[in-house]
Amino acid sequence: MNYTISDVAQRAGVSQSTVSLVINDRANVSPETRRKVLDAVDVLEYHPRHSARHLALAKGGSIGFVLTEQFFRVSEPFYTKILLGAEFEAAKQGFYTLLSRAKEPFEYPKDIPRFLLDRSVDGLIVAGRAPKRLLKFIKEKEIPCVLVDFKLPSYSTNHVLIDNLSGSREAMNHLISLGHQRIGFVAGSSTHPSIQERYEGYRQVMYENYGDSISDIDKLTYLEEEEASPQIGREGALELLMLTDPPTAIFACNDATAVGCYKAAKELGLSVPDDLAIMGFDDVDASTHLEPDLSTVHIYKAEMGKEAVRSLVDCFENPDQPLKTKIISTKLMIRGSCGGERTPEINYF
Amino acid sequence: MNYTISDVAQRAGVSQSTVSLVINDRANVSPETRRKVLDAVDVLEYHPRHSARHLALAKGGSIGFVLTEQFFRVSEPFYTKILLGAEFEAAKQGFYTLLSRAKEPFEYPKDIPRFLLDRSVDGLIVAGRAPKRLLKFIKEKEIPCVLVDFKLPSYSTNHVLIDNLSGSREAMNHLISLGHQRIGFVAGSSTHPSIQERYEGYRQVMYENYGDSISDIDKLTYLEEEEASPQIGREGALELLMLTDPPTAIFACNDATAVGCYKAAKELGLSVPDDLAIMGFDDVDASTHLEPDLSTVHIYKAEMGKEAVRSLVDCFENPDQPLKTKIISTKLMIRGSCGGERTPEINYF
DNA sequence: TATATTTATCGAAGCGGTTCGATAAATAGG
DNA sequence: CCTATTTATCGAACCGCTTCGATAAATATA
Repeated sequence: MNYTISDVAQRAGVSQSTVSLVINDRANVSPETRRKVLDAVDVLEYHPRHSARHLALAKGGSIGFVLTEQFFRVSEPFYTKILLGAEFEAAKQGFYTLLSRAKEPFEYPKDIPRFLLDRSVDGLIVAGRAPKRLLKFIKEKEIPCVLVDFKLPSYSTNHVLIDNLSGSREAMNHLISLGHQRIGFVAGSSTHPSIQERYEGYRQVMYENYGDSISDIDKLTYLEEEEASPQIGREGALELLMLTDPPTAIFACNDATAVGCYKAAKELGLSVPDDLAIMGFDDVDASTHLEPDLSTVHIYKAEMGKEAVRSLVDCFENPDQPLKTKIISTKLMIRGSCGGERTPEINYF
Repeated sequence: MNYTISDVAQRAGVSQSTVSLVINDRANVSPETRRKVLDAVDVLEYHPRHSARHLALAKGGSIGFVLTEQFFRVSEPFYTKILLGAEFEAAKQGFYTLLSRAKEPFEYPKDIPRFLLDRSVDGLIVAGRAPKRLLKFIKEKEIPCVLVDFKLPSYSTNHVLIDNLSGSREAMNHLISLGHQRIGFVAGSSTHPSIQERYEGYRQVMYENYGDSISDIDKLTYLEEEEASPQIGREGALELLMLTDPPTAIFACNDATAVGCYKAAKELGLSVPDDLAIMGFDDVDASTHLEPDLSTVHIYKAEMGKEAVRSLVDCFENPDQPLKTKIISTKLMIRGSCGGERTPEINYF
């Protein structure tokens, strides 16, 4: 039932080494021998044991995926999509994906993912956020690593990032093309680089269009360090909408926050998009559930996961490669929560 | 940097075997020797290589998690929560979690998850649905397995299931306690056992309360084989609401379907919950984003994942154990989409 | 044709653990 | 005090695979 390489060798009438050569597709095996071996493999339904191979090769075809505990617990279809994209590409390239949580707060060395300690993974993907101490450990051990949707100013490694700035600018320009002048910005997770870039895009476009004429741009901004969420969105939107000169549009830092803006609008009896236009960011599934459905900036989440794996595999195959940062573009999705012609839905994985 | 057991042995001045005995916490090691070894382990930051152990033990502390491709692509916060729960418990028990997709349609033997072929996992969890041919393979190979939220009449194995019937009945009884008489049922995925049980609960309660007086119960039912989704929900709700004697409440087979019911209500100018009460099932995050927020039946998704792992580990430790089916109860969450006193939110992982 | 290369195959060592049986030392039994 | 047991430790085999160096056979070179 459970054959090994020597069973195959025996049945094919050759040595183990030869079988190994054949199944690894190495040179210098006669066609005839190759056929015999392949036949035996077929008949016995032989599959090399992963761990044996791992042990012999001192590396093993597995990739670790680390997500902070926070993102595990909280509603995070966002990072799970990245995970699924990564799994997809990893499988395609013959790698396993091992999942792990990074505790927060992170205690060193207790909370180091076990698969790093026992060398079960050849490299890892860290998504969304990462404890500094963990990153330091990874660097010390020289473990190939890709950070997805996260970076630290002083930490050089491989990255897969969102083109937040362009996405944000595009969304803002759209709002402006619709005639909005007073556009609010509501954000949580204000220390996250992605959020900061989205904010930067907001500011740029505001200044480019209104320069000094909107002197109180800060009044139109609600920035919270706390995790971006519907609660934050609601609070922020309420605050902005109660201004004497309230915004006619709100750009939320992400869809979760935008959900809260809907709630605020509802509470104040404002209709979306007539009284208030709302723009999100992320394009998570929930956005099409809203009424009206949310205009937002689509992020190719699965693609980011795939790119992360590709970067990693690149590192494996070519160890002294330069570090790489890949920036994945976004796509503006115009739906019902602000005016303009609807963007056709995209049906990406 | 990367020490092995013999490094530890050397430093502690003992043999490899002794080190092995110590780190595996076996009997007959003198306290003094144990201390010496443990010290060396500490100093060298030694961690046994996973693959070596795997190879020697012929089993390796990994659990496979299989999700059908469908659930990977489609918005499925539902099964991902189960996955995360499983990962959590697996990590706690010292197991790795390997992720894999089951292709649909499933081609045998091409689409067998690789980790089953190369014996990388000790057992697996299959969630939501599974190709029959894959299940057959699992049985043939006698691989410990737990099915989560899925079962087949003719297939005996371990299960972790939702108490759909009770959940459904409770939801229905709640609607009835609010005075609803004509309650519609809208469902997709009608062949899925969970959906069938929810439907069964619906019918039971309807009959118990109205017996013959509602002779056209089938007219109040919209059942679709296609994947339960907002689209299906919208279509179903529209159909029921256009009846000459339309329902005053709709029980949707899950939250995704309920989302579509909201859309239908909106299109017909009906207000929720005044003109139409809506009840969902699953309690995915989206349900609190809806306006008004959705009354639904909470499923302890992460807990299901955890239970699945516990079942599996049980199988490992005690191979000739009887098969087990665990039924996880649900909890009715009364929110804004139908009347009644709101249930306090639960904040489970 | 004799020698140098190349090609095909094999044996054995090694990857890093676990474990069985052997051995030596310590303890118990009579 | 001597033998029988128990306890602590070790050496070596083994898990299933890869790979290096050796060897034999086939081919090329002179």
